[in-house]
Amino acid sequence: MSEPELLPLLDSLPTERRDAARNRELLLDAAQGLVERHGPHSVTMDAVAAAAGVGKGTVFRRFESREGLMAAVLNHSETEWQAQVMSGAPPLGPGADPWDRLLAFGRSRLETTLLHAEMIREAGRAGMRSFAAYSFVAMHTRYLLAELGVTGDLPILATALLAPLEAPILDQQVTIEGFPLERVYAGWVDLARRIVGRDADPPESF
Amino acid sequence: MSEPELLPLLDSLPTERRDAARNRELLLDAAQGLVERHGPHSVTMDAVAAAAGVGKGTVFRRFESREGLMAAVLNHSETEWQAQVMSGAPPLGPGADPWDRLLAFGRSRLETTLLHAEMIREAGRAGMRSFAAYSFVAMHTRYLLAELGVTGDLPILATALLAPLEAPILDQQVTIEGFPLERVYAGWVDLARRIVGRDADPPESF
DNA sequence: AGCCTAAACGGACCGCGGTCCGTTTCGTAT
DNA sequence: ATACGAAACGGACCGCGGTCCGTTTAGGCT
Repeated sequence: MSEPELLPLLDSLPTERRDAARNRELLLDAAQGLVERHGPHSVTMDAVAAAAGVGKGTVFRRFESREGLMAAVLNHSETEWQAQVMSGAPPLGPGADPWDRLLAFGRSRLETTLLHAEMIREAGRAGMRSFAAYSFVAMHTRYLLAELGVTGDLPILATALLAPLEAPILDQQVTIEGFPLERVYAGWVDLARRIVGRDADPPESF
Repeated sequence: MSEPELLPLLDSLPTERRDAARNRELLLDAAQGLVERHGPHSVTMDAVAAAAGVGKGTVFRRFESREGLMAAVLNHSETEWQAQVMSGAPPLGPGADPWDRLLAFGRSRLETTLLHAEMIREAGRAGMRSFAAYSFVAMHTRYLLAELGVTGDLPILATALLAPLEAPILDQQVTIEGFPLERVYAGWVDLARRIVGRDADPPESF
């Protein structure tokens, strides 16, 4: 008999060999561990290979480059964060009204980005989060803007609203210019207000 | 006699030795030449040292790091651009009304950044232009916003307006997402409009 | 169980960024 | 002109990211 797949294609087709999958896990754990214990800059490819007990070549085959590895580690926390947005408690999650969700979203994004700033920077180009990750925040922002009745070129407008929350700009403001976090956030809220077109804070319903 | 300075402190005090100054010139020219002839990625520290006919150590003493060297090369064009803004022809230079100047400013910034995108990226952290360079655009933007009667936290607002024109964000939009340049620019104008508070295009005076 | 091939493995090897330190040069004071 | 200290020089050296290729292994087929 030749039934090549008993379970109807559940996993991605060019199925990953068992040892490969195992090593991917080992490497990711090793990398994460190094980050937590000694900071991102301590994550050298040799170190993570040694910590995982595999050869250096394997690290590169799995993750392309050091930046790729960093991005993969980031992806972990990013995924958890996405879950909070899509199905967590309001106001970040669904349920609150769009404006409150937008504010919570900005706040959370600000803090998360700052928290991972170092790793994002070390992930270099891929560190603006893998394209998929960026797509998610962009999409969610477009959705909230649409919900708030904003008209215009939403993809571009969403990018403009997100830009000040990206790591390099935040870095500039907080680390280099020394602006306090609350001021940066307040500024972002003001920006959102201007983009959405709310005139000052709403008088809180009735 | 001990008059240590005949000309009353004209130059920066810890005066640069003649050979040092000469080598700085040689190195900058060499680097610029390499960039023009073979692109930024061809600029290796050994190559630029060899091209300038000096030792590798000298390159590092003058420019700290590869990123520093890149930033120095960038600084050249940046300075010329600043001159255009401060004393060039309108609408970029002084003379036009603030709104037109702001539009010209954004347009010019967009094009310049895109032109040097590769080098900016390779200049890494220092590539958001040396702090001095960033200060200039930030200051000019604040000035124009103030001139346009915008109130609020101008430093933060200026950053927000400039952020979508920074290299990483532009890169994302143009190179990765493939948005045409004109669309990105139009989006930026719309952003400016919302921040400044103009309702649609002004009816062109009377 | 034994075979066979595609895939994964691992570590020697290379180039480049960055450091270090013994040597040379500049500029001044005599 | 000479001497001398500070500053600049240059290139050997090191660690790390990334590649290459000969060897090993997973896992389907008979």
